[in-house]
Amino acid sequence: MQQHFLANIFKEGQFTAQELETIIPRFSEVRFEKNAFLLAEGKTAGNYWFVQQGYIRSFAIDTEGDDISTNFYTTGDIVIDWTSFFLRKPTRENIQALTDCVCWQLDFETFQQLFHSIESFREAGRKRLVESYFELKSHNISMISDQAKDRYKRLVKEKPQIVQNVSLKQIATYLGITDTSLSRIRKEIASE
Amino acid sequence: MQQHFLANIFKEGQFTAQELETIIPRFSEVRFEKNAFLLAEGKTAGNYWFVQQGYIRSFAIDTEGDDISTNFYTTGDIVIDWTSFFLRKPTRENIQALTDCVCWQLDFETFQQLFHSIESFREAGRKRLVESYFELKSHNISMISDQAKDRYKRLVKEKPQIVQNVSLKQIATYLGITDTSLSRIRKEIASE
DNA sequence: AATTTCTCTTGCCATATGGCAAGAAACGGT
DNA sequence: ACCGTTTCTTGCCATATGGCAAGAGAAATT
Repeated sequence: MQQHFLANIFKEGQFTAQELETIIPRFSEVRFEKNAFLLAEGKTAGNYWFVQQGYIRSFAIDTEGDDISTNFYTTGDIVIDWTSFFLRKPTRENIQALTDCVCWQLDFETFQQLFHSIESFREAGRKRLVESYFELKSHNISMISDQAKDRYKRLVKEKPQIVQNVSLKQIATYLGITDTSLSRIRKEIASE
Repeated sequence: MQQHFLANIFKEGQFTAQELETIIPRFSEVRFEKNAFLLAEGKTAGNYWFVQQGYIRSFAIDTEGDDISTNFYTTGDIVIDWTSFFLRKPTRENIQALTDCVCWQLDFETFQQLFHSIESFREAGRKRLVESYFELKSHNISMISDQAKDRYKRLVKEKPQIVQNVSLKQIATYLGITDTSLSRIRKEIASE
């Protein structure tokens, strides 16, 4: 159990060995090919995943039909549409593999069972949701108070692997700018 | 119990009468004078509140020292710093009464007790958090894909009471623009 | 009622970022 | 290795929004 990939996610200290043996086997390994959709607009999320390998992007389609990246995920991250998964309603977002991926999947029913029966599992789940909330809020404040160049620099610092593995256009929409502008920003930074 | 203000918040259907009798008395009524701080930057949130009467604003101070409204609250809303309350860490935000307010308060310890002992309480709490997450994400996407004028129109539509009771400057920072620009936007809309 | 303070409006000009289009470069499939 | 597609860069100009400052108006304080 200790060498299972998920043992890095559900760490001892937060869980007893016995709890780990209850929790970990409930996940199943799933592989996604590059460009495969983990979730598509209009569907209700029935699962969530932990990424063992690969890169994933979530995005929404705005009123003009342009897509806007809402998040990027890689090894160790939880991939979940919180709203659709918990409110049991169709999502407005898409989640797509940017590369071939290996993930560990849990379905809603199994989640509920674990959530209501294991206190430490609830605490850990709540913590993850709150951390996502915090990240989203930080991004939001940054969108308001920082210039595009600073937002990009911050992303490079906080998620360097993302910047190296995701296309310029997809990063640009995440930062709320056009690909053209991001290209210019990169050029400026390069010459600093 | 049915005529208690909180009976509108914790509705039957989600809770048994017995659960309501356990939950509701754990809240205590608190009054805040205009301009009082419910939470100040650097403190760790020990409580959260439901607003019975009045207007409240949360805001963060950005790197240049300007304040940015992050949310507004009024009758029926939950006022909580999710991150500080659940992760037990100092907040970067401030929460301040815009008018005299009447609220119902619950502290962290009591919350934990209810959360871990009453399934429906956990479900309701998780639902609130996820709804906040959704609202924040919608605001985020709107910041990226809509023009300032549209963001303002949307706010007017979704929270008309806020627009009527909060100063132009505070609304402007929430929308990510300056008070000058919002003033011009209002003028344009008025002449449409 | 007078005074101070805060909020809102308006003008002038500055700047960050967008839109479009063309070419260059990188990538992917056969 | 080749061709077609996608991604990235760059130029030119347009536009949304910001910065500053002055005045008008509203609200709070004495």
